[in-house]
Amino acid sequence: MSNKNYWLIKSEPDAFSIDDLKSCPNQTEHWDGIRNYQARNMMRDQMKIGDLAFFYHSNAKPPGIVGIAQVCSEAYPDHTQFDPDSKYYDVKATMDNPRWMMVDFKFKRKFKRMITLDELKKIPKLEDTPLLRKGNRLSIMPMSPQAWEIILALV
DNA sequence: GCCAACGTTGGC
DNA sequence: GCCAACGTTGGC
Repeated sequence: MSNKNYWLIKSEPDAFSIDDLKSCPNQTEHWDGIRNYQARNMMRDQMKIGDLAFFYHSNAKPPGIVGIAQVCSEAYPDHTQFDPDSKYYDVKATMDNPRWMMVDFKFKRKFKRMITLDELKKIPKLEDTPLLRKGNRLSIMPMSPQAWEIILALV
């Protein structure tokens, strides 16, 4: 019985695509800029090294899942919160009391084709998955093992 | 602690 | 570019 958790992480491909992740040194990059408490809490409290995440391209034409990344660090303070020149700067965050955390992701796999949001919407068994629930804008979402397998079978 | 105003996300 | 949904902020 695996105790691995499954996730979905969103990124706008114009800003950071799965190909960008693949091109990073060691195919690994820190996932900075998360500024939502729910997303932060999931990263901080539930993500474990070895967890897998679907890499989702949001604000794309069309949007959809393009591959898989793997969590490869514990959560640690997001350095951009301390940088006044960063758009993620947070005046209320201090080194002693950081507010925002991040983990590192490693490229795992790029699918031969994108599994589009439109396609996912047509699968009745996935209707309760957070990604497909109306109004859910979280940039990090949990996925059940069942939903993970269903989607993987579409590739 | 309420809630109106405001900002952001992200599909369309 | 529009707008629904929803999170955050701040006055009270």
